[in-house]
Parts: sequence; C-alpha cells; structure tokens
Amino acid sequence: MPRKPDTATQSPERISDAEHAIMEALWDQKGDASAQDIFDTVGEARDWSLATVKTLLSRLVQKQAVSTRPDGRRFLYSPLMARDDYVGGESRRLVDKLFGGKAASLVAHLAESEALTMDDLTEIEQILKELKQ
Amino acid sequence: MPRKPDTATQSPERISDAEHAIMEALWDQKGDASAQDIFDTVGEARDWSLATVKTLLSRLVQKQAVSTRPDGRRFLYSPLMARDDYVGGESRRLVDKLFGGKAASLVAHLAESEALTMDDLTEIEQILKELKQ
DNA sequence: GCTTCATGTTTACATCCGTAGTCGATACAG
DNA sequence: CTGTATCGACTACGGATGTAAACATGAAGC
Repeated sequence: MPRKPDTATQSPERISDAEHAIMEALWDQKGDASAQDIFDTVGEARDWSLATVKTLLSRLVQKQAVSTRPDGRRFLYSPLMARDDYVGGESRRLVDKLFGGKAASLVAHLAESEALTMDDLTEIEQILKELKQ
Repeated sequence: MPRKPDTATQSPERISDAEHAIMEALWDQKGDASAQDIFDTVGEARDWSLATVKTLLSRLVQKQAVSTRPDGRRFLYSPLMARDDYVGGESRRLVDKLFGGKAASLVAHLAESEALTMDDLTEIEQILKELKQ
C-alpha cells in the first residue's frame, strides 16, 4: 500500500477526542501547566485518573502537539499548536468531508436545519457585514 | 442551546470515516445497491478491495445504519439514515466540541479565517435573507 | 540515611478501525 | 452432474484510542 507522504507539511498528526480535551485544558491554562494542573482541570469533568491524563499528555508530546519544559522534578506542558489552527483544521475537514469543500453549504445546512436561532442569524449577518467591506 | 436529548431513538452508533464513504455511495446510488455496485462506485477511488467493501457494509448493517433486502443469492443494501440527519449530526458534534454549541461562532470562525470566499459571503447573505422573513 | 510522595516512563488491555484473506454455500456454464 | 465464479460470513491482524496500573527515580521530610 503506497501511502501518500501525508501532506508534505511534516506531521500535523491527528489529535484524538480525549487528547483534544487535554489540549483545551492547556489552551485555557494560558501558560505552562503540570500534569497535575491538567488533571485538576479535566480530571473531575471527564472522570479520568491522573494516570490517564499522563498518558494522553505523553501521546500529545509524541505527536508534537505539546512541548515540555523541565521544571525541577517535573515537566511543564504547553501547547505547540494554536487553538485557532486546530479549530480551523477540524472545521475544514468537516466541510471537505460533508460539503464538498464549500463552507457556504455548511452554513446553508445549519440554517435550514434550524440549528441557527434567530439571534444567530442576526449575529451572522452582522459578522458578514463587517467582513464584507 | 436547549438541544433535545439526542433523538430518543436510542443508539445512532458512530459511523467511521471509511464507513462514511460507503454511506455516500449508497446515498448517491438512489435505491438499493449490491456490494458489487458499491465496490464499483468507491472501490477505484479509495483503492479498496471488494472484501473491504463487504466488511464495511456488514459493519454498517450491524450499526443499523444500513438495511438489507435479499435479492436472489445476494443482498441489496440501502441506507437507513438520511444523509441530512447524518450531516446534521456531524455538524452539531463539531459545533458542540469546538464552539461551545454556538453555530454562529463557527460561521464567525470560517469568515475570519478566510475559509469563506467573497462569493460564499454573498451566497450566505442570500440564504440568510430568505430564511429571515 | 530511610520512608514516603510526586512524577515521568513502561506496560497493559479491551475496543475500534482500516484493510483484507479464507470458507462454506449456491447459482450457473457445460 | 461437475467445475467454477459469486456471495455473504467468519477470521485476521496491525495500528489507534480510551483507560489505567506498575515501576523507577529523585525530592523532601524527619
């Protein structure tokens, strides 16, 4: 199976769902955070053990989505990927997969399926107005 | 976002990426299709063997996303899930996961990240206009 | 100096996913 | 009737994922 070199742009290694939760915690935390910090942030909510958090963190490090900096006995972790980039990437994936790459189709779908409230509509109009001139 | 508890109809079992490709073929095919038909449609594009297509089909049947109808010695497959529902579900998942459930935020992001062309913008405006009155 | 605690590393394991080969039954060619 | 092409069912297998325990090591208390 001659696998394509996977987007020449090195390795944006796919981030899993559980890993994403960790990333969110890191993005929140603004600045470095220890494994314990992350655990305190997401452990409760997701009902994860500290061990699980550690595993996810090390996988993220492998995937080069998170960097580490030694701080005495432990590590401090910080995201290597900007949240915006991640969000953008995921959004694009969805649009490509389900809407033939046309973002406008997504919006159309959201609108038609009533996933958008009247408030949303107004808000979007506002955004468009600003963007357009 | 007062969203309903997820279609009371129990488990819409998650559909994987590869499986989704099969679903697309089924949705296209309008009407029943045999495994061979599906293979002819997606086999080439994804470089899958007939065996792979069969496996994916049976997994989809298990997940109750596809139904079968015997036709002589073989089966005819047809989607049990409407494409719109699938698309809506996936879109919602993304919005929930990355935009705190606010669809307008997604649109805002697309706009700001220049994922929307000027044409898209105009098109969306048009859609909104129609939807709004 | 030991005991204990915190911390990263290694190992574990069930399930899912992508991908496909093999098997048993059947329809069809001759 | 016998060989062959088909078809679905079953089996396979490596890698990813979710979840976590066991382990090694150094720090810190006493």
